[in-house]
Amino acid sequence: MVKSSTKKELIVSAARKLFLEAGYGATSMDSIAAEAGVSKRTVYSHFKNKENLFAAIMGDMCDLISGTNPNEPIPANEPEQVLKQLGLHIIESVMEPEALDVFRVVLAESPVFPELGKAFWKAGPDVMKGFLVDYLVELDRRGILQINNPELSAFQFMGMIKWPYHMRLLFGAGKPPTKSEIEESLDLAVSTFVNGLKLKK
Amino acid sequence: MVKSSTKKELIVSAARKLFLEAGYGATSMDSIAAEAGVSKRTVYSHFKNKENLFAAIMGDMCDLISGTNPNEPIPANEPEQVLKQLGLHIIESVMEPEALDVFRVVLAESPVFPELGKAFWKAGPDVMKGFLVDYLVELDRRGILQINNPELSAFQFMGMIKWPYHMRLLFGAGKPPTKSEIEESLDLAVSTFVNGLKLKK
DNA sequence: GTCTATAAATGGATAGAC
DNA sequence: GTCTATCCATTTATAGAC
Repeated sequence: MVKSSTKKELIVSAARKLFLEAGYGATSMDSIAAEAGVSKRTVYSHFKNKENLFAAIMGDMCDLISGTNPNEPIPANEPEQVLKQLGLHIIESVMEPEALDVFRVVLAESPVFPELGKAFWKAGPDVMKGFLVDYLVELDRRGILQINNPELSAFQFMGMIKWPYHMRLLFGAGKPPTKSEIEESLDLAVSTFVNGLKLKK
Repeated sequence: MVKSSTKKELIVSAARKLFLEAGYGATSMDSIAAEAGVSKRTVYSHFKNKENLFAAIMGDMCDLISGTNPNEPIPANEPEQVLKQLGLHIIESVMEPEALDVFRVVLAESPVFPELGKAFWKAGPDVMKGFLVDYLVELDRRGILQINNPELSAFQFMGMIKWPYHMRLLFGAGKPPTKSEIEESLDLAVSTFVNGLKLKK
């Protein structure tokens, strides 16, 4: 039996939109109720208070982000191809407008909601790191790269790939990169990384 | 003639502390006046409103960050040494507790204060990028590295160096790295970067 | 410039009816 | 669960005296 939308869903949807747009402090329970088209009392019948509502919403967003990470085994192609493909996923997923909002809002509130900051890290970068670590260890085992510290190399690869455009977008200091700019960035990062870690003689 | 502290200085100092600790929304003009030990009316006699006060304070913080960037000519040592030294400066400066607060607060408010976000980028990462670009171009000219896109390589180097520990600290997902962890990270990043971009045959 | 006092509006949260 | 109406604390900003 299909219901159009429960009140709770309306509230969650409205709260998500407003929290992501304006952050925790600048979003009022009044505005959430208005956006959802319900009374404020109804909001409080579903969520104990503003903090709980925020934590619930943003916790869900972290899980959602986590779900976008790769979960298939890595194909046995050329390392450059695999890394470029992973890199493309990394940069595209963090540049999603909604992902930018989540990043900004979670970071802003992480001193007040420390569990949220940790949840974001664990669901996002940490998952991708684990995935990369497995692959780098395999490349080391196959004698293709020399990976002495897989975790560190994984993080450095991620930083090299995502930091430049991600940060510029977050601070409003540049336009989104074009496809060919992303392409160029990925090619350079992957070749630098692979050549830099190639097994020496 | 040395004055202890003007009221304006007291206000600025109090506002800076509170804004950096709690962000824009969670800091009230009342609390700023109280922290400064002046009346609220005095705050408003020096700053038109809360937005102006915030923009002034945070704009100053951006300039302050800019002032910590290197401005001396780069010594003609081994590239690895120079890059490691620059990398050490990068990572140490972004991990300063006050720099972490500035980063978080500016980013949080950059949708509302877009000029602030751009100012931060221009005073911080952009300055360091320019410095790195000059050096990478020189290394290319000297036939040491092959740098086809200096700006891109500079940003990727910065991302590789700073992203891992910077992000974990911001999200509260890890302890500050020890000296030896920083050392290891810098060594790996620099060697990956230099080997990866060495002039081929 | 600086203070005390207060205006005017908004915030989170609840009472009580249905 | 849901609504209308409201309480009470807090917020930004200003009035007016000194």
